[in-house]
Amino acid sequence: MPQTAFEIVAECPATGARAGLLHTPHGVIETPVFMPVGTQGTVKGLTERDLAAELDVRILLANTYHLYVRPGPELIRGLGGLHRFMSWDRAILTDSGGFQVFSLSGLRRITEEGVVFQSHLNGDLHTFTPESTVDTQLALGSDIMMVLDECPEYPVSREYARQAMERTVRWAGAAFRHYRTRMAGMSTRHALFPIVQGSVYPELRRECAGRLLELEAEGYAIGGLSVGEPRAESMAAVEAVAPLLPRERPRYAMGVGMPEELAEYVARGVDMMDCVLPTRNARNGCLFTSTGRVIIKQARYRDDPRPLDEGCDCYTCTRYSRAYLRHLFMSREMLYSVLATRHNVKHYLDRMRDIRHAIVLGVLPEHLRAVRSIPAEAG
RNA sequence: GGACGGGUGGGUGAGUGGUUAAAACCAACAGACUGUAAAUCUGUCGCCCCUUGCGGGCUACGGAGGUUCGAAUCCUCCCCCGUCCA
Repeated sequence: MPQTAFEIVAECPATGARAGLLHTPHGVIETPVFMPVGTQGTVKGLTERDLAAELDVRILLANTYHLYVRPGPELIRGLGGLHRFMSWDRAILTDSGGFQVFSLSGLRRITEEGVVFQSHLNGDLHTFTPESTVDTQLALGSDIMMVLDECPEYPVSREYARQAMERTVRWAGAAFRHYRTRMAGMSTRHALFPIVQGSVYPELRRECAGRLLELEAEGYAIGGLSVGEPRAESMAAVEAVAPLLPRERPRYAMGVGMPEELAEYVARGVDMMDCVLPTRNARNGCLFTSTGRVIIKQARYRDDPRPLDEGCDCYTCTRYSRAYLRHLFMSREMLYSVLATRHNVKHYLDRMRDIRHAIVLGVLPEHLRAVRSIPAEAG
């Protein structure tokens, strides 16, 4: 069995959702899984102890572009790799920089060979190719690497979406050729996932998936989601693609989603997700609870003695009131971000654990109905 | 007692005759955030009106008068505050 292997534990007969185990060189991950985002080698506001000992996070993300421009992959390699650098001995998935093609669209130029980024820090030019991006991620010591892709904006014409999709397929092929060569001389294992693109055009999505299957990758990602398209379009894109991807390989929906959407993606065959919402929104005052959203700065919470989420046993909810959290937020105290992030990440992890549990018990359809009945705003 | 300086919307503080309901910042209130250029960004922020549009009415720059077509802006008196001199 390769070191990064996927094992299906249970399947929902009604939806095809799966509960599985993803084996990596840095531990086993129960799927479906939500992966907190640690772009710069840190999940903002959380320590390794918070993540591992308290939240039991098994895998988190880091970002190739951001770590490349600062502090640089060779520095990290010289310090023993990203795991040691950030004191994280569990799994790490690194995004390739493909998302920065979208988010830093004003600072990059796409060519057939790759992407030239103008550093958002100091303006220096950096060329990312499918091959160099694999090398950078190997320098970091990533467990699951992503191919360089082109994440197009929304809306985008069918013609451009096709160009971007075909370029992404070509880049994936180049990345995999380079990857196989590099792997041949290495003892440690690192997986490489290609990324399905095609914007909101199902036929492009399907074609892309079909062509990427030839790579026989250890897992497949669906990218280009949550770039401004209506939620129904994101779901449709996943519905178009997931059934075409190998059942025995994990499927990763990149950059999603809202808490209530997690179960929807899982029900469409997704095994892995990541999103900045729990961490970013926490810092910006938007907290997710089992009874809906709490926007903590609202005046209604000024003297609210209740815990943020009555149904949550996280560090924050077992110790602090909404009134205190609001006070910290309004005072711009750094403790606010720490407590808020701990809770929001816990909420996402709990949601995923509940979904997995429902799959194992064979009650995912009932679980879906329950999730859909949660109001948007907490009372 | 005298000489200066100053009193502006919840706060700090611009503005020195009209396009000023009054800059900017803060506070307050509300919204956004989806493979993180984010401890960020946006909106509202005197009152009342058809929620109709850069719409209408009223009130407002210490107080009271006055000059002027028009005053937060100019004049007079008064009341406060600060600094300095006696």
